[in-house]
Amino acid sequence: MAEKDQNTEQAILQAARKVFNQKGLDGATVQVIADEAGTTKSMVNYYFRSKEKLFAAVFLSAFRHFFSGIAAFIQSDFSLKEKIEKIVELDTQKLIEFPQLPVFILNEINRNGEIVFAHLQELNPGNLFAIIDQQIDSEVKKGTIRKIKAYELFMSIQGLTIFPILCKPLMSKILGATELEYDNILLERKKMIVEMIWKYLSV
Amino acid sequence: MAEKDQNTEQAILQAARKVFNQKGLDGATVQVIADEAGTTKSMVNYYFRSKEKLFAAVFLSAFRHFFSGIAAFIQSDFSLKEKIEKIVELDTQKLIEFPQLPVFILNEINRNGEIVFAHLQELNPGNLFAIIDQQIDSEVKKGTIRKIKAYELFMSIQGLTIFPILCKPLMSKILGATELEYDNILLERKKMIVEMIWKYLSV
DNA sequence: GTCTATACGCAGATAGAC
DNA sequence: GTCTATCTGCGTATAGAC
Repeated sequence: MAEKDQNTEQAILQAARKVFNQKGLDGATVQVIADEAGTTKSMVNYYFRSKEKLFAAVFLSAFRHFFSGIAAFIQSDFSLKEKIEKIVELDTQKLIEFPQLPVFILNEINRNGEIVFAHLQELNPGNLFAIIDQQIDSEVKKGTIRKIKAYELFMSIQGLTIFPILCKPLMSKILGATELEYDNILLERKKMIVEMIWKYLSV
Repeated sequence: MAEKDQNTEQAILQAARKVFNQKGLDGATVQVIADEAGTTKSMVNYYFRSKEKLFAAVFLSAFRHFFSGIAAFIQSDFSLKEKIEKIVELDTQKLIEFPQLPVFILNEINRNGEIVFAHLQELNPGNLFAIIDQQIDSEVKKGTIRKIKAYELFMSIQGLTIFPILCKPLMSKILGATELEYDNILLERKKMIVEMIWKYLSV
């Protein structure tokens, strides 16, 4: 029954996404994933052979999901300022939808780096930075902005947008903010982030 | 032998710090901690009763270690700009020394939040924000800076300084930078961060 | 206080019936 | 393809000898 296979396999993938996001590679167990998917440990191993293989599948899809949109904007022919705005916009939207994504990704980058590195090349990050560097250069020559390295710009934008999500559990507690209120804070920040970055760049 | 006790207990603590930092609560095992400390699983459980208890001890000390310095500066009578500079300075220094600290802390905040919340009050973060809010207000009245919430300022500073450490394994790979070169990038960023923040605040 | 031995459970993974 | 049963190993934790 090819249809049932699809369903079970997809159910496992979906469950794995959820559990790995919440617990990480080490904290998650095949048992919990199976329960969440409404099936058994055997089935998980039948479809994915091992916990690590399942994890790799989930992680790569999450990684791509987050960065593919950004990569597309970088390669587009928007102006530098438009790209910054679009990236902050897209980031914020994705982060509100999947708040666990950054901890998940950053945790695995730091703890099980090999898995990430092995598949990093497909995004060709060096090339993306080169594109931005070129765009910065041409703006600098026009005298509109100051010189900055693309990776510095990238880390600044991502730091400003992602960090508030990373400390969300803590900050919402401190501020006494509900889920919705905190998401609003994130939405409000968008303007501030773009302005902060752009004001710095402006000569 | 009280002296030997001290040594073994301290050795376990030190080993636990190292292993928990690298592997997190879930990824670490008592066996590995014991090996690292040059003792046995039994001894770890003898001194700390359980892995969770040991973790709580390690985590709290790390958490305090990172934030106590910042808290001190916030409560000092430096000007707002000086405080920003000092905090960026202190952060960067601590991050270079203990690059695993942020992943460790942020990961546990998101995965095992209760442990963090239970002991959060001792830092009295609400009060720290209040101090900054007050200082901002007085500057705003003088017309030197624009209005901003203390927590927004805090998240921006921390995001700009901490994020580059979080993606260090990835970025150093992309940039082809050695440990030392990457640390230099972090040091160079200090000026940029302060300027970015301050330029945004300036009216 | 320190070690060895061991209890006990659950992890991931496989075999084999249906 | 799905399930039950089971293997093997390692996890935390404890008991008891020295």
